[in-house]
Amino acid sequence: LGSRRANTHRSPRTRARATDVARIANVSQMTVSRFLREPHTVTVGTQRRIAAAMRKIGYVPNRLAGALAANRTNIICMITADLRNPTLAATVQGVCDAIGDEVYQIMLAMSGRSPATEERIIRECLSHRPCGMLIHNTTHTALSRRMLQDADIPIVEVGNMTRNPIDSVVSYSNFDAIKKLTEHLTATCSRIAFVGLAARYGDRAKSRRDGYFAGLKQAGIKPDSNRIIEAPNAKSGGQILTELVQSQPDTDAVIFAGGDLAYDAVLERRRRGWEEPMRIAIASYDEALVRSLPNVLSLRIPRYDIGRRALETILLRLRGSITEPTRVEFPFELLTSH
Amino acid sequence: LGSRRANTHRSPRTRARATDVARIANVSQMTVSRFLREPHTVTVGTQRRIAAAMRKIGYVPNRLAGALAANRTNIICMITADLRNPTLAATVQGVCDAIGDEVYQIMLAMSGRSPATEERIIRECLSHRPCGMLIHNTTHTALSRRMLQDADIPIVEVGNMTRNPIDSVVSYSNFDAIKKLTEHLTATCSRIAFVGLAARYGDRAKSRRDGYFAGLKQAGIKPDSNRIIEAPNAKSGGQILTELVQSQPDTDAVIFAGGDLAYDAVLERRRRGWEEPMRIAIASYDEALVRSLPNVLSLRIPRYDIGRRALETILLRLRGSITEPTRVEFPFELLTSH
DNA sequence: ATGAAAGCGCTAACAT
DNA sequence: ATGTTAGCGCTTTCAT
Repeated sequence: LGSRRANTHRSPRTRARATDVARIANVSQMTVSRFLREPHTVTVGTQRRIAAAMRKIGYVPNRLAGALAANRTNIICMITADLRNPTLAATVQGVCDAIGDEVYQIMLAMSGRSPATEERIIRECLSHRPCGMLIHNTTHTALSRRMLQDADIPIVEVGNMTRNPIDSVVSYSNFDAIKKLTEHLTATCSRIAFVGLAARYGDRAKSRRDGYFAGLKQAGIKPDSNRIIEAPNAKSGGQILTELVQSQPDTDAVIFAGGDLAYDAVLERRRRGWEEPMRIAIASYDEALVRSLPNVLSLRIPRYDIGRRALETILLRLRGSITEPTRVEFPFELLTSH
Repeated sequence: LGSRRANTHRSPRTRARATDVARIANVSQMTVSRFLREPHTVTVGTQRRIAAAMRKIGYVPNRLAGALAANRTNIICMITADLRNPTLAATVQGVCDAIGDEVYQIMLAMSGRSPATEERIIRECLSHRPCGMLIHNTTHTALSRRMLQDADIPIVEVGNMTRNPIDSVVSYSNFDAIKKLTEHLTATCSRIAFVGLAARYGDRAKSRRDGYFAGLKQAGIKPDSNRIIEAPNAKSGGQILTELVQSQPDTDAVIFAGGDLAYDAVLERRRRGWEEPMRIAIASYDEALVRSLPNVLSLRIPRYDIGRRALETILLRLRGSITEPTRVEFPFELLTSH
């Protein structure tokens, strides 16, 4: 790679730098830098020589150095949970696709099981000085919120229409979704159970439970605490259904606040012969997993579009097209499979 | 944030630096740096003062600067395709989970529709000077291969047991998978069709087709070109099934080389009443999407474990525990749903 | 249109 | 155990 500045401290082998390109193209390093960022400010002849030199030595710019100098990266962090959950995966895909031809990179991090873990993750992400941040979660520690605010970058929270956002929100309403699901069931059922996941999901779990209450209230049904169940894990849908039918045999519908739970419960219902005649209605929070199963009520939530819009919101802020936090609420549809 | 070195050129507002922490803790900036990387080499009293100072000003280290100085990042790039495909999403999740408590970050990039796009993506990724790279694909342009080799970092290719790897490979064999699927069908069927996706998947598509031929050969069946079909897109399974039953009515089985195709075809078969009696067997490449459907033969491939192992392979190389390229082949299972 | 100088916030090497 | 010095490879600013 040619000569370096005197440096006895470092290992002699590093990658090609802009200086190396410059020497070959017979220009200053600064002109190489310009060529990369604003090619048209460099004469055509110079452009050609620089491009040739780059190709010759296989030059790949070092964005670490560039970002340090410019005090600005092209990294957007996305914090989410398990991608084996198709709803989360769809959102991330929307985020990635919304980048289009822009030169941004997604740094993907898993929030883990607790707000404390999320805090650690957020700190690690911020140490890379991202220019934006997307978080599929709306419940954070106080320090997480402070760090994100101090970062002074656009933040978009996804996953619930939180009333206390850090910055912008792009989501659908968990409350409205479950309320609508519940209301729909009250047309034909009156003893409707609700199975939620443990409260670790923070305000989302609460919003869903509140939506269930609101839906019952609308129909003039009093909630029965025997029919409100907390699932120990996402795979326990079948067992919960069985226990419920035994302990509260007059239950005529169950809402499962997670797709995995509903999936498992529907299979169990079929195994036990409770489908002919239909002994109990099952509703699922999300259609992704139960789409191919018969006789399930579910919600179609535009996860992919939410991801896209979340990233677009970041881009608009980075471009200065908008300067204030925004709040985007997406609609959803009820889905009945036969 | 206190005084800076004389600097009339820059905007005065930046984030807290190690120097700011140092001043408050009454140590040199170098000691702050040491505290972050090797806390035990600093006396306990100093540790406490530095930690307090960091908390006070909300210091978050700048890994751009650190990485530039140390010539080493903690970024591992993962190049994949659509996460709405559960097989790809599971692999990425395995990758993320394998990081455990280590301090690495995943940079996620979508390879796009062509090797040329992938080349652009690879260059962008390398500009962030990752310490490792995972690619869910084994067909690359010559320049892509050169750039990856020049990067001098551990690379793991996932998706096929390629015979021409860049560095390490962690996968299952597409050839063996389809061969086994085909062989299993030959026990009960003899006029077996094969529906593959367009050849843009490179060597994977070829491996699958070859596996189909090998499976037929094993059973002494001659391939019939009328029964080898290229699907225009992943959603066309039902239409292809219908056309096939019309044009080659004696076909008794179809292998779909993609889960989406098989899913759609099974629904179509049910709609048309071809299940009772069973007019045609359907086999799917991957079980993820067809798991809940009856009467499908499929493959269970340990995607999540492959992702985990791929990342572990990178980590072992980074630690120097292994120094040579490795080749890990995962097994798979045949799955029959009833 | 191009170049020279300064410095981004850290780490490695060499003191003490 | 802690400090000093010299960069890492770029971008910003100012000069020509």
